[in-house]
Amino acid sequence: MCIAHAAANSYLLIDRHNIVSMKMAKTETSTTEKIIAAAERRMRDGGFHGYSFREIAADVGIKSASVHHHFPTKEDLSAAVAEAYTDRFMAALGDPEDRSRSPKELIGHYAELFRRAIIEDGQMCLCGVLASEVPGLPPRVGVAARGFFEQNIAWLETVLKRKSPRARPDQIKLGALKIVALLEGAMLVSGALQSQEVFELLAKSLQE
Amino acid sequence: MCIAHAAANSYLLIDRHNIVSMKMAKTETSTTEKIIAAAERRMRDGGFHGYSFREIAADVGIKSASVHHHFPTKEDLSAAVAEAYTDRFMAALGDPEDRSRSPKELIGHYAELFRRAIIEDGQMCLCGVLASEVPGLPPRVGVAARGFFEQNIAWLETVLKRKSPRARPDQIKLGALKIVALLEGAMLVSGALQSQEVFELLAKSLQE
DNA sequence: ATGACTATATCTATCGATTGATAGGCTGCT
DNA sequence: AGCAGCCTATCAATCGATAGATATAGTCAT
Repeated sequence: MCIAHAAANSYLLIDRHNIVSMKMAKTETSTTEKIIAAAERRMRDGGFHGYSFREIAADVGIKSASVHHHFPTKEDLSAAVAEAYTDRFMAALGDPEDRSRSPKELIGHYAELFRRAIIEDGQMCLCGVLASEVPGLPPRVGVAARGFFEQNIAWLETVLKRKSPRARPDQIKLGALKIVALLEGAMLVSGALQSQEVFELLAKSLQE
Repeated sequence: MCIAHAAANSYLLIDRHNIVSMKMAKTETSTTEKIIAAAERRMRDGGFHGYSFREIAADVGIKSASVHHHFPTKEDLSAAVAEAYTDRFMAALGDPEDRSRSPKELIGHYAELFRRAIIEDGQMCLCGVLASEVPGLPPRVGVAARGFFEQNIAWLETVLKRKSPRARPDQIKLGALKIVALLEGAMLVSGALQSQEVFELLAKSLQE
């Protein structure tokens, strides 16, 4: 039984363990990481019900039974993927209180992260995909998707509070919601129309 | 072989045929309609990959082989559901040139239709769900989802042109995109947070 | 009006493929 | 010795789809 099962983020511990005690090269990726990366790619295309253990296994170059060794159930794997995605996203966002960057710059930075997801990866936001199928998701996957949005909104509220220190809390909250909703919606519409330009237009309109 | 296979909207012909020649009561629904209604409900919860012919059959009270009689493949059924959804939505929108209603009222009416979907049905917009999994969809289902957004945008552009007759075309287009994106995004975020209040806040913010 | 034919809609039964998941064995590092 | 990581082999369940039978009703020629 792999340690990755113990807790939500424990695969990170494994990776650290591998890097430190097994002297893996920095560029090398553990199997657990490869599984998560492959599952993220598949999930962002077809959602939770749109990928299988055997596809992931083939992507990574192992057998589906070995994927189960790292993540016993599909719920475990999918939740771990969503949490890893959220962690990576929040880390890329950085500190919302960072005084070396203006609130306006930070909002631009936020939009830029979404832009990268859809332009460079050519894929929707993972948690946007999951959000659209929440009623059909195993509980912990839905909770993980929800966590992405809660953290996003909290980050944006912090930035907007800096921008308008005297604004009412509900106005701050509404401002944060509008930014997330517009960007997620922009990805959705842009994906449906298969037009990256649509996203660019909408993202740019946020800069006023 | 059921007539429903011949063309995209031909199941409507069947229904008319039934109503006229078999003297069905106005409230009675044909099996084809029941199948579409059940599939829409399931699809709005779990997406294309999140429902099965057997589930639909059980919902309607027939066998899965009988569902195949009305819609040979899952692609056929799913595309028909998306088209029926779009037709119903556009019909509810009405004429964007209707002079008895101001552009502002029409935008409010547009938002209200989205509100009803998520508040009354408690479900996402069908084509929003499909849009999030476009890369994993059979071709004709993706095309049908795309059609929903194209028609929505065209309707909004007509309304916005009335509101600002001298605005540049790209500004009109951007305005239409912003409304769709914000509302679809609002549904997504509201679904993830399982908070209808989030949607209400965002929809109301559109009224300025 | 009756009988032959056709079309629709449902059924039972089943197909091959795929799904998530499990049991148990082998290997090699610690 | 013991565990991590991967394997083969397999399970029961479910998937979309097909074949073929049956019942019913409408069409049409006689």
